[in-house]
Amino acid sequence: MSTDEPVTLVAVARAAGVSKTTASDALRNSGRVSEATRARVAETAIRLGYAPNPSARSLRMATTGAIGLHLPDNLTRSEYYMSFAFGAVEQAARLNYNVTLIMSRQLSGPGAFLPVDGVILADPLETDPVVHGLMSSRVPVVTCERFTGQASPDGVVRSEHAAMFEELLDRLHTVGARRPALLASSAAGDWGASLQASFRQWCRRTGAPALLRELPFGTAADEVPDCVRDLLSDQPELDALVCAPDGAAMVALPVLRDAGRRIGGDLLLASCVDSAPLRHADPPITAIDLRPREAGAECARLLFDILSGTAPKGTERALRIGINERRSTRPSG
Amino acid sequence: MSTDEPVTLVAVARAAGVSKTTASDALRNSGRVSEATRARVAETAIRLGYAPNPSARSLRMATTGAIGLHLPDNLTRSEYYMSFAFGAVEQAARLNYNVTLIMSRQLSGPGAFLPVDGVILADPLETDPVVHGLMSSRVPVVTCERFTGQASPDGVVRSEHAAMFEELLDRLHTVGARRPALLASSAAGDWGASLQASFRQWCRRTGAPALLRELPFGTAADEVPDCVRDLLSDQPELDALVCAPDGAAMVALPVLRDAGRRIGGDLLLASCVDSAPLRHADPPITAIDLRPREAGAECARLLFDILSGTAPKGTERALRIGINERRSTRPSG
DNA sequence: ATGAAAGCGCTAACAC
DNA sequence: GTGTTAGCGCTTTCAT
Repeated sequence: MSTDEPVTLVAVARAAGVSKTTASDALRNSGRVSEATRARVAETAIRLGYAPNPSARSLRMATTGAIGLHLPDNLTRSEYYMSFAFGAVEQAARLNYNVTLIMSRQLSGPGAFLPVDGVILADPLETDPVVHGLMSSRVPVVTCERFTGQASPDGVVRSEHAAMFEELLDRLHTVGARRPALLASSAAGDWGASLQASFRQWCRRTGAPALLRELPFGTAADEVPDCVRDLLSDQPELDALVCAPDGAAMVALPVLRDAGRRIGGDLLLASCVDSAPLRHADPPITAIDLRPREAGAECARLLFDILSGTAPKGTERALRIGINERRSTRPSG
Repeated sequence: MSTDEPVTLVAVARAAGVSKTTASDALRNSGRVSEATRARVAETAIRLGYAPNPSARSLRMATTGAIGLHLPDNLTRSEYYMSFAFGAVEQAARLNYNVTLIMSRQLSGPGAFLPVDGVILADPLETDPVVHGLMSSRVPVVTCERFTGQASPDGVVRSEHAAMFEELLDRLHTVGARRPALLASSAAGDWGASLQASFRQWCRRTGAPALLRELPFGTAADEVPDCVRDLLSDQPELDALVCAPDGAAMVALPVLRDAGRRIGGDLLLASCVDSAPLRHADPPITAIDLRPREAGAECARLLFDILSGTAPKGTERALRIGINERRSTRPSG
């Protein structure tokens, strides 16, 4: 209030007439000081407006109480990553950790590497410099999906994308789809790559033509309409469309309809990423449920286990995902 | 790789045959050392796998490169707060800050107060202990919406909720609503309180009965159906329903329909918080657009301005919000 | 162009 | 029960 000089522990100690050790112990209820002095110190601390310096504490105790989370750039608008992040945040809070979202591009200068006890990397791209920086930052790293680059993380949470994707294709096949197309996501990450591979393999197995169009990771929405129109004119016999990038299916929907196709009728539509709009679309659109919230939570849990020594480094955990089947893939006539 | 003892700056300095000062300067390109030694030190650092200790750096430089963000507990699933958070994160990244989500309940112990240069409090509730802790943590505080408690933050970003809400009511009135009801949110925060007050005032002005039901902040969904049914049986002449809590309108929709009401026909429906499902609902539901992304971004900007001395403490900034009018309030018959 | 020393604010040994 | 001392790993004077 009065002066601007920061109130440190020594200031409190002096004012209370004790040593800084005693002050420290008193404020942390270490059970070392007498009740009388404890109260006196506590009162003084409040009076002076003392607040502990977290950096000093972290430096001394070699722990920060926070874990870092890095998401792919340009994807901070996607429902998937938001849910993922909050799943991690919620679980971390339960384990008494806070979460720092590491999004700053600047790798040097203040804020380059921050005080965290470990980091979670969601869908780490080899091409992301921040990923490289964090991988070599000497704190434990957990990734969601495998890192396709050189270094290997201390823990991995991965989902059975390929299996679930093939299951989706099988279901489409069962209800009649013979010429399905994939609007693919970039193969730069584990997820995008494995979907593309699965698709080609499935097409080979079933003898279907591998109708595939790749969109860049993130920022896909703008290019979807042209891509879909292009696909339709190239392949008029198309009878199913599976969209990988988050949000692409919602963009494709009106385009397909404008082209005279009936969704759930002569054209089946599905998405590889579920989201709220898909549930409420007309017709509701079938999607793979990636359970982002659980994925984030599981990453936090695994990182915690590694930090606490419960899980050995190199642990890999599987996350169960599913399919939310909706009307867009249930031909009604 | 080889040993587990942490690689510190002195270790690098020793290995490179220089003093720690020189090592430090070399690694930060301070332009003090000769190119030859700079290269040698850099090479040594990489070879040893050196990573700077962020806590030590923060302690010394009295800055952390991160800002804190606290959201109301139990609301980490809401689209509004997720968008808010990511709006803040994105803007902070632009200003070269990272964001720490402070959600851990534990106020003492490790992770109690973390290394942040300032904090953003979204819709701070007087009843939230974390809010109190942060308010007295000696770092600058920016709130989104006014804090109804004692302490006053260093900056405030607020929206014209009352005005926009009354505008919404006026529009409903224009298209014929004479007996609108409000499914209110708790009055514990600034937002909930101001909506309730506005509603009563508007009712007084227009001579409408103040049909109001209050739901607790967060966790509202479970109680909405009963509340709506109760309202309908109490007030059969109800001709419009405005839902304040995020998500309540989507829950109310089927309940109203089951009760035989036609949305957009004999009953108008609107929400005080927009979200993706509302846009895609049948019929699409009118909602106040709180622009959460911009709110978060503006908070980050204001906090940055306060930290850098550009904005004086006590600054208050307004955020423009709007109304997304949809079919649920456009009577078509 | 480089080193030596001081010290950021705190907690943990080790006295008494 | 309390005080003294020694660092945590770094950046920054101030010398040379």
